[in-house]
Amino acid sequence: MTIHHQPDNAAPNKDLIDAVRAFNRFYTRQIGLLDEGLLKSAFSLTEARVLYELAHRDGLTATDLGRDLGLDAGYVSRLLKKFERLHLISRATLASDARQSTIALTPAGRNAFAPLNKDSHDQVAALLDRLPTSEQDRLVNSMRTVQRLLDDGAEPKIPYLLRPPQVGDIGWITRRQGMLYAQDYGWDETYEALVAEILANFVKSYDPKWERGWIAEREGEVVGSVFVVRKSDQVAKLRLLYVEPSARGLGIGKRLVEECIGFARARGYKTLTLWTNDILTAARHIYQAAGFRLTEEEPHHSFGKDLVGQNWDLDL
Amino acid sequence: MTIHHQPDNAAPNKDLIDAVRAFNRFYTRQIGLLDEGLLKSAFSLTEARVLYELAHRDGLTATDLGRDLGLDAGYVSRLLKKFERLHLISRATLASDARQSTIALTPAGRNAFAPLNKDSHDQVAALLDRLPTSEQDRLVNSMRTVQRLLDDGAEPKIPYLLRPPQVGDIGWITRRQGMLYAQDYGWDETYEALVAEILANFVKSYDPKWERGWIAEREGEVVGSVFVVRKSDQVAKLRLLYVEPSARGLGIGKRLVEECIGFARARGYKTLTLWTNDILTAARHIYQAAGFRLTEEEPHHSFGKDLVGQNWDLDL
DNA sequence: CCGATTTACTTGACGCAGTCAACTATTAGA
DNA sequence: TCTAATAGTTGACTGCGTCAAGTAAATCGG
Repeated sequence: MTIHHQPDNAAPNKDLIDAVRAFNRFYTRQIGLLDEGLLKSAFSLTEARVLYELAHRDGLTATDLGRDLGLDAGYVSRLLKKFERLHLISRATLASDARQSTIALTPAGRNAFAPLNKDSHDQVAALLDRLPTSEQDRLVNSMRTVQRLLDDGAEPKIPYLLRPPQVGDIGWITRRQGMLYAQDYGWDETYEALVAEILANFVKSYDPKWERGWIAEREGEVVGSVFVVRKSDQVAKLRLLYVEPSARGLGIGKRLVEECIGFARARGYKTLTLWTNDILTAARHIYQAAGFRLTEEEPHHSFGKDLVGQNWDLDL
Repeated sequence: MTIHHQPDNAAPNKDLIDAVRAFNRFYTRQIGLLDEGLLKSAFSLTEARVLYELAHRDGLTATDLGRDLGLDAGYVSRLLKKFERLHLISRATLASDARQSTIALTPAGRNAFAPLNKDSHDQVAALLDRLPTSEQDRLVNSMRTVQRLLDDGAEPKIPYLLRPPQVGDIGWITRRQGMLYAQDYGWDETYEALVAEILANFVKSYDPKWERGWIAEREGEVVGSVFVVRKSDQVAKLRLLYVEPSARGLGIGKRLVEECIGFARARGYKTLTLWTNDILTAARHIYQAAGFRLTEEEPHHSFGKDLVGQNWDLDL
């Protein structure tokens, strides 16, 4: 994540800290349980971890191993020496640096690792097997979330991808927009209801030739969306653009608007129009940058607030 | 969780297993990092874990500690002897069993534990502090989910609670109902849209005297809901009853229907009616048990399927 | 290009976390 | 009442992992 150090972090709440500590204690025990299973093998847990890394990554040096697994350099050295004595690994001194060598499992090493790997696999399979599949998905999603949030270095390879809407999306978008604008601007539940209504109508009267929606997904989670609906032969309307706060700064908003413009052009619309509110400055900048022009402004009272609505048009 | 061993679990997917294993490797490292911080103190990680348990729970015996922390009995014995030598703990032989004794921290023990506890607290606080508050919440929620799913023994103290709808709920309910019926019965996205429309209208024309919604929450997550809307002076309509698969068997569906009936009676309605489909047998059983009678049945084609709609009435 | 510093890895020495098995004292069960 | 199980203790031991000193190679600063 690059989106850290935002201004909204006061001293973390004590309940949250206690919850994290409780989880750490819990997972310490959990890992201890899983390790007991491996205890039967000829290798220690740490040895197994080293073998795992060697089996799954190429070109590792001793220092890499020590750093990534959090091990003492001397200890790594000894482990590798033991593996070498057992002919489980081979080392090749780097051409570029005679101090370092890359370590690779030999076929014998792979053979030694295979049963370890299988045991670990089976153990996790047994763990998952206790849960119904829907809960398995939730478990793994939650794990991924934890990992991504804690692991600063884990930038996703694909920053985001766009896909068409599918079942579950319109509810999710309704919820997120409702919550975001409630949180940021104090809008009441009628805004969420408006989003629900717009999306319900989009689905009900969906005309694939003239209308379209895009969902931005990051790490399997919906982080943004936008819709284009037909107002007339000549005019298309862009609706419900939003990007999750956690995914801002990646250019997703700009990209979504570009998709809309491209689609509207390709379908032969003459104008792309949209309605927004003046307080949504981030969105306005995107619209301006894309070439939209403000055509109309009028105050209105909606969502429990006094607002200024704006219409923006883009000639295609 | 008691809801395990449901018929829907085939052999777990390999991707899921790999994701769990990746998480285990990641968290092994994470815990290792956190432990390094404690390394400065006079106590080992395991000693610190024992002190933590002693500080937070009363009446523990040596066996309790060994079991809960996954430690060897001999090792626990030695640890306790060391603590006793340092006057950190006191033991009191149980009146009921002269073999056992309960272990308690002495004031000196609490003093020794305090800095450890503070270090751990501060370390976690620093970890959380890197994240904006919204992400902190997500992290903790995900951790709680992981813990609850993996920890069989962790039945929530409060099985569920009911509360009024709030911002974000209608989107969530839309999503979950859409996804559930898509998964279980193959209904298409128009069902999700229908839910969105119903809920949008509920909010827009909400009349608190005559209408109401209930959200069932379990461990902070929405696991069910129901709504009562006014059809006429005499007739109220129950809508959108659903309970998450993971929360079935707790009587939530029955309870939600009872709330509706109680509300409708209190408001002086003469009839509570509802529309459902014959394939939704679980719901039908709840309606029947609550005294509803089937008044009408007719086939219809909706949500991409041939269905049989049913009207049920309850005289209040 | 040279000396100083850093980096990659090795090695000896060692402590103590954690295991295993044998043993005592007490309780529970048949 | 005798046997089996449980709670806890202790001796003996293994080996995981740490620490510090050392070597060889690479890099840096002038």
